Amino acid sequence: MPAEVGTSEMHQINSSENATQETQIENVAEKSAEDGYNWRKYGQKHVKGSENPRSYYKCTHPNCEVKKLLERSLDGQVTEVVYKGRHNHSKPQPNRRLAAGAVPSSQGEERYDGVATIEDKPSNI
DNA sequence: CTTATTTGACCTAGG
DNA sequence: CCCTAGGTCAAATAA
Repeated sequence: MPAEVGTSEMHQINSSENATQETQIENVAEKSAEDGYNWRKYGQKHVKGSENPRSYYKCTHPNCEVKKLLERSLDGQVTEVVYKGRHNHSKPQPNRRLAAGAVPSSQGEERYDGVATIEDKPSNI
């Protein structure tokens, strides 16, 4: 469309300028193949051979230095999941949120026997 | 206030 | 010695 000179400027209606990523889609579904453990993402890199970003996660448990690699496809499908290491304690209960600021200090601590899941795997190669 | 998450920078290993 | 690839850390931000 000819005519018109560069004098229109950008009057775009910026409803609430999102300097950062606000429109992140409220995903009510899962976030990333949650396996019951709590992971803290510590990095994301793009590996060769796969045009997919690889996410690096680490168990947020004390004394549990287990790492986990999550590779996703362009469709959001997990192409590969890799668990590095072994958990030193059983799976945490679905009782998310265990603030560290509040010391338990014997507060009706229900000892949930770690029996629910003991995915032992000697991996007989 | 505290923790989880994000992103770029930095580090190590190999050729 | 330089470059690539992969892996980890740390500051900033969001909830």
